[in-house]
Amino acid sequence: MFKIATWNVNSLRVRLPHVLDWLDAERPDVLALQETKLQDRDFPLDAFRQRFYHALHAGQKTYNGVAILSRLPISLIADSFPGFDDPQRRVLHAQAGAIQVLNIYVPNGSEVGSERFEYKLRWLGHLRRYTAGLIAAGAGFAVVGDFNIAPAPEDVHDPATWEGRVLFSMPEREAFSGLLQQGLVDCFRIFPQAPGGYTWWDYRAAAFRRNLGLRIDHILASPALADRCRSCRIDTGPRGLERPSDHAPVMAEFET
DNA sequence: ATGGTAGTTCAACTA
Repeated sequence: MFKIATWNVNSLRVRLPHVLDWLDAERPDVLALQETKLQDRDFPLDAFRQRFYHALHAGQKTYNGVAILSRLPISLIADSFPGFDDPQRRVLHAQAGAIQVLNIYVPNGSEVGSERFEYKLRWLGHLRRYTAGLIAAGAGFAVVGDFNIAPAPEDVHDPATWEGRVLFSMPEREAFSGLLQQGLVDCFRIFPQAPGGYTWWDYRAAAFRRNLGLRIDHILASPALADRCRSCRIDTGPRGLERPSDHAPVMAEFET
């Protein structure tokens, strides 16, 4: 089995102990990280090397930053979408063993109708064009990361309240379903899941304790890869630790 | 339409 995981760590500097403990416990073949908030020179490469992980990082000071850790040697395919010159580091596409991983940190969008929201939709348009190219090329790949989109009412603790708000608005959900229409498969929904499966909980108002969350972190598989998916689950464990990220890791296993 | 918390950086911004 080949295990792929994704985790928005909201500062790798602060979360490194959690990430290392989790790596030791789960030993995923690939772990995609978002919001490292580090420049490349501050990336803790040695800590990962000691655990026999190769790593790539597209870093940025203060905001964003994406990384891929891999037990097999990893090679960079792209760290941006062609024709979209974006100073924000949100994309890392790499070959890890036999499969390609496209790690994304989709813009949050701030508020529906805002400048940042338009940037989010524009960004999602470039993503869609990029994945269309990968599918046309017949690549076996996974698109993983923080999509900042809850695709359906089952992915939202209170859909009525969230209706029309950023992370759950129709334009965002349509962008997500556009990816599924291309043939990408939401691995979490391949399998029966207990209700209330979320990946993000606001730090405020004891949201995690009350499970007031959203499922906005996803693992999408290309058609051929999806046929080999054998499990997908959210690990809420790290969200309950001291000084947690506001996101939980998601992982999927694929027949090799 | 605001508040609640967290991270980075140092008053304010992003999430």
